[in-house]
Amino acid sequence: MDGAARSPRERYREQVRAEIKAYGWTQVATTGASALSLNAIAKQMGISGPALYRYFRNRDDLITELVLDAYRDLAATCRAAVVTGSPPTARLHAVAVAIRQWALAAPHRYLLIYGTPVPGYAAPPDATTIASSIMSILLDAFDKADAPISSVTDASAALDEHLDTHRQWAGDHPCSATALRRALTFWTRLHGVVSLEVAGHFTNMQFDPALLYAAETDAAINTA
Amino acid sequence: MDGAARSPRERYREQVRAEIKAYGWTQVATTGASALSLNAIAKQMGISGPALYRYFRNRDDLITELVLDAYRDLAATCRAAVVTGSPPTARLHAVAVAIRQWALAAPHRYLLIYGTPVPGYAAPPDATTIASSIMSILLDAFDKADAPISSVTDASAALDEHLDTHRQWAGDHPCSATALRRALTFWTRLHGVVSLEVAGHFTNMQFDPALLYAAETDAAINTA
DNA sequence: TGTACATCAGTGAACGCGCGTTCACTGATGTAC
DNA sequence: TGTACATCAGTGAACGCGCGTTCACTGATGTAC
Repeated sequence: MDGAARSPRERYREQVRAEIKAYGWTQVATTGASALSLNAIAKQMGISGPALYRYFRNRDDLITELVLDAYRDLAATCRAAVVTGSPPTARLHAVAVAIRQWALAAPHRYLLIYGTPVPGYAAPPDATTIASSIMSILLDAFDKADAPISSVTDASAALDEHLDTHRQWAGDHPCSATALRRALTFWTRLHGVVSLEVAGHFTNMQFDPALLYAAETDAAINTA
Repeated sequence: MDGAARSPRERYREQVRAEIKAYGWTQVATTGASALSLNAIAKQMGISGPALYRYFRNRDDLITELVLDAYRDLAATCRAAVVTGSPPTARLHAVAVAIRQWALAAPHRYLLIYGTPVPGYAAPPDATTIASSIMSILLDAFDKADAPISSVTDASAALDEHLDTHRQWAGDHPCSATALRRALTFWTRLHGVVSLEVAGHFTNMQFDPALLYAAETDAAINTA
């Protein structure tokens, strides 16, 4: 944000906070978020445990920061992937690729958001806001995209109708009911492939998840 | 299995083992699998901690049992859902409904299998076997099902070709490449909706996940 | 039916470890005159 | 430029807690003759 006019002390604070978070991430990766330990982080930094309380109110506070950072990073990645002015389908393809790459680059980061909720920990409201900013990109593209190839099933039509009257989650985005459904479907399908891949459920099957992902992306964009 | 010819001692052992597992499940539900504690289970049972080591070699052993039980239960649920002799699409619909109900009935149980892997814990090989027995049901149905409505995209065709030469995961199931793809897709799409729902990502959006699930089920069965 | 022995469930003490968090403190860094 | 004071990073001790696991043991239950 405002990089200027920060006192040395403030700059130092930010730096240490960042370092704590960095060690926090390696710990989420190795031991899982539910086993994240402030003392362990302190030890890795060559610092006493209580020192961390200068930078984070408590353990939950640190987790919240990590969660929000993950959300922000994903949103930024999606935003960066779309070339403004490019056709809707191209944008959707770009977002799809970006999401998978983001997930595979740091599986634990993806799982911190979309995996098993950390017991006893409630995600902050801000997270929802960021998540819906990602959805905005999808809604926008699908609203401008051509109609899908295949004919819709009865269940799809019923869902369209339902979403039309339950579109509060889409914010004030003006878009067709079909766009709501397609964006939602796009999201759940990509998540289906990615989360299974990231959790290692494909490792013993010999096929290439990238091809499955590509096929699902195409299907979500071009069909029903 | 063989209910007869068990000595009273053996029957008692099984009973206590079952009780330990039951308390284990409530703990997985409340504190998460990674925080499962033998001592806590013992305390709940009104028993000393070390006593549990008569029934399970160690903590990992207990987790393995829970994981396997979950897999076995899901497989049994899927098998029970299909009416033998009924048309393929009916069977697929039945399995889809059964899976979601199974997941919602005990979200933590679903997440123990398909959620974030427990750090430092490797799933036993038996799990893979059971998982592929579930896949068998899908492969069987899709191989006998009618061809999908819509025309396939390029990516789908490429995936078909790839799966045709990488079908080891399907075991010795004789089935078309398209059936491989459709079964796989069916699985990932349902998982996409269910895992997001179970992890609570739909709670702040006001729509009904059941309708989304139904639409996805239909799409996976009838289209591409 | 009774006795001698083997099996096995469960106990309590102990080991070494790590956790989150509080507290009163030292000492360095910045600020105001 | 120098001095007096305020701010704040970091420390070490302490609290109370829980963990997995081992060990030598007691006492009840089953088995063999």
